[in-house]
Amino acid sequence: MKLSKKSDYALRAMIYLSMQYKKGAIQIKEISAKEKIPQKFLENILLVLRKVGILNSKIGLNGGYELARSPDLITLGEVIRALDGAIAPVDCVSKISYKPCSEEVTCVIRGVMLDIRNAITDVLDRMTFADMCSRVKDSMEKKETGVLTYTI
Amino acid sequence: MKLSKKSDYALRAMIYLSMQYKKGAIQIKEISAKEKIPQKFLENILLVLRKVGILNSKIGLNGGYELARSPDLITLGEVIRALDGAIAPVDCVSKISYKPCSEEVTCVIRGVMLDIRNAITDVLDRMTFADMCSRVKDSMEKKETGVLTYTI
DNA sequence: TATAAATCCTACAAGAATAGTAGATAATTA
DNA sequence: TAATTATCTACTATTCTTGTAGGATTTATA
Repeated sequence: MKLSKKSDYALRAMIYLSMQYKKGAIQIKEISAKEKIPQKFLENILLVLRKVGILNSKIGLNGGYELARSPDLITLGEVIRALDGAIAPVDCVSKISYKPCSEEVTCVIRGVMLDIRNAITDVLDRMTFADMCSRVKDSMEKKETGVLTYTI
Repeated sequence: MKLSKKSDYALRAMIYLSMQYKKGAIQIKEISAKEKIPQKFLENILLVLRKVGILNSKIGLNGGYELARSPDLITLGEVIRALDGAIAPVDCVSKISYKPCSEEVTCVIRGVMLDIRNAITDVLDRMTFADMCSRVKDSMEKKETGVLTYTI
């Protein structure tokens, strides 16, 4: 039940890009430095996100990445699925990599796993990067009043 | 976010043993055959469950395993933690293998992961093997009326 | 048009985790 | 005593994770 490093990095990069939405292309190098993510690894991650249509890219000098849609139209679930595949704990309750188990109809474990899948996707498929930005801004405000420090 | 084969097998074996609670020791060989779990692999799994106090064992002729407590006092969460470790998607929101991340207090990803952890443990730490037995029996009844077949 | 800067793409590699196997030992019962 | 059953440690094969390497391609700008 673990979030992969890949997805973790992807979420951080996505939040970073969401915070800069509509401010032009941001380069891998910048994200990598600011978020302390190995640059070459991040390259692969952003490439995937572009291929599934979450990011747009611009090649060449002053190129970089930007969100393909508004942050409120991209959910954490979409990003995690793009990188790690299914969110469901077992394939027989997965939407995107569904495989029937031997006795699916009556398997009592399946029932529980379905509950868990729904609980997880309830969070991940509702939460957008716009929401994440709000949270970051909340943290930043608290920082100004001396309460907290901000981190993605 | 995957349930390991180990935990899957463990749950099946535990349900099997719960269905036979108070009927004496059940042998690995029987569980392995009925639930189609590699015997040697199951051996290791049941050994772990005994060491954490979920099962009792009896060595020798007519030996075997049985629940150490009533099925309504054992949760799925306890079993999964025994075999796979933490249920939390990241260590900084885990109870049993907690490790702080760099900027824990304000990390906005941590907030989401905490929600997910709570959603998962809400299901797994409430659901007991007595509940699972009820579900199995429900399935069996439906089978008798021709509606369903029963499987763990 | 040359050059530098950026993404694109494929392949590779080390290490860890997963899934399962092997075989000898110890305890118990009949 | 013989058969049976769990105990224990270690090993292995495969897959997944977490990266790294290096060249190809595209673009802006001087």
